[in-house]
Amino acid sequence: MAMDSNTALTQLAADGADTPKGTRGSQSLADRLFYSLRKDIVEGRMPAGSKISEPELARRFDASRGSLREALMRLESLGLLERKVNVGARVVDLTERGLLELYDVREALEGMACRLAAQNRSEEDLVELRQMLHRHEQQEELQAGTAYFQPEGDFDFHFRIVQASNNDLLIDTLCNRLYYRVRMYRYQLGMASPRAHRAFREHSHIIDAIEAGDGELAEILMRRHIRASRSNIEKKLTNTD
Amino acid sequence: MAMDSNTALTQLAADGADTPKGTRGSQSLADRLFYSLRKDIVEGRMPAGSKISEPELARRFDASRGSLREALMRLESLGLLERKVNVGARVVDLTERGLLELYDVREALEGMACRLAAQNRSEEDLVELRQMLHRHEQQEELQAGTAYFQPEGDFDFHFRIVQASNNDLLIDTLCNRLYYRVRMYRYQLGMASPRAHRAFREHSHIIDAIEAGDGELAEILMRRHIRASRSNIEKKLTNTD
DNA sequence: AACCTATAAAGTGTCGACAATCTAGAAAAG
DNA sequence: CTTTTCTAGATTGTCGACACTTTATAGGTT
Repeated sequence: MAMDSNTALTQLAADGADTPKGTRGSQSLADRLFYSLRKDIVEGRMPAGSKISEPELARRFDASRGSLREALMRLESLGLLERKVNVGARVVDLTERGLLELYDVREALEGMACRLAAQNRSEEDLVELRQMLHRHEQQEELQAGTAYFQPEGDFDFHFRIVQASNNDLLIDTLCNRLYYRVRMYRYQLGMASPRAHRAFREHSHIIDAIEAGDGELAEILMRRHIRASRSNIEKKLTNTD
Repeated sequence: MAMDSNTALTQLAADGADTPKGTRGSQSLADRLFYSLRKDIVEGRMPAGSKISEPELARRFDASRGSLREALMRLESLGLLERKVNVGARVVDLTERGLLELYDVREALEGMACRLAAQNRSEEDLVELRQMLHRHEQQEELQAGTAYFQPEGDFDFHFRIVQASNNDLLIDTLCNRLYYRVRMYRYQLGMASPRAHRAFREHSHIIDAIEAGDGELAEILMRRHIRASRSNIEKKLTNTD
């Protein structure tokens, strides 16, 4: 038997299971299954590497196998599931290599996002970024000394930057694809980066560069920021290994 | 009625419809539908922006609606289709903006691919790249003067470089996602880049940098290469506009 | 005891049918 | 004649059932 039977999966859209806001009524059952399962995978309630039985899951969510399969396939193309023909689906397993690969791709894409954001210099994006940074600053002061960003803070930052790039393809690739994998690693390997103050200053400088319209600098800073985070993880991994 | 009834779509896996080699037997009907439809969309036999009727398509391919829907959903997450709940699917339409966005994302990702390829410096990758470049050189001499790369040549190059990056996530993102959109634009807006000799020299220099293990230079050259192609297109578009 | 074979169970792939929803066109009101 | 409402047709979403493949189990053979 592949999965622990008493891991309590999310009720179907009982809580807001990461479902897009304001579209609650107009989504199919397969959609809701997709959102719930995505959350369960990201947050580790479906263990990485575990096999998935379609009939069992369908029963558990009280849905037909067809609708469930639709959700599973969307999860597959999200890169959260792997399916083999006539064999079935399993949750992807988290590997050191996969995590590092993720960092390299993010470095490239988020660097570009910064460059584009700086070229646009949208006023509303800038105020939002500033407000967010201010909130994070207060939080940091609150948790002084020992403090580090809770991962979600760092996440907000990267998310907002990408939005400001105004490139729909870039936004989709990062926010609707890669970030779920990022969060999966964070949740399950539980790596709260201990580089709090530095990260905050880096974020601040990046926003400065964007505000100044200096795309090249913004890109360089973001890439350095991500690469620093990567080295940090890499060190930790080779130690534990 | 949305689609011209006598546009001859590909027979199901009659020709090798872009199906992965060596796996002909072990693929589901939905897989074959997916490959065929992907080819039809990329090559414009299903016009960009046209609506898709599930029953009609299912009849045409002699498959059940369920299997077809599975293929459609995979096409959606490839970004080749857009689906609205209770309304249906339509082929994405090609916009100037979308094309330019594609270039920016490619610049970021393929630049990184070059950097990684240079860091690896795999011997086999290098001989393959050299051989390919040699083939292209001969073709170019053949078609002298008027000559330009047929798009496929340029495509081979970028494809191979990405493979040499040895980053599975990067490879998947580019080769299994973005490149189909690239080819869709090329087929349908029919833009054979007229910058032949220059492109060839640029390719050559990029490979040199990779061979020298100079990741930073390789990245810069690739990004410049792609940005040049982008400006070229941009100029053409604003003229015709 | 180890290994191969055959049978049974479970799981996936595919299909056709029904229910809910949207769309287009006709009928009615202004 | 224009606009609104309602009805009929078509399309999508969902489901349960069947066929085929894979996997696990039991039995026999060397």
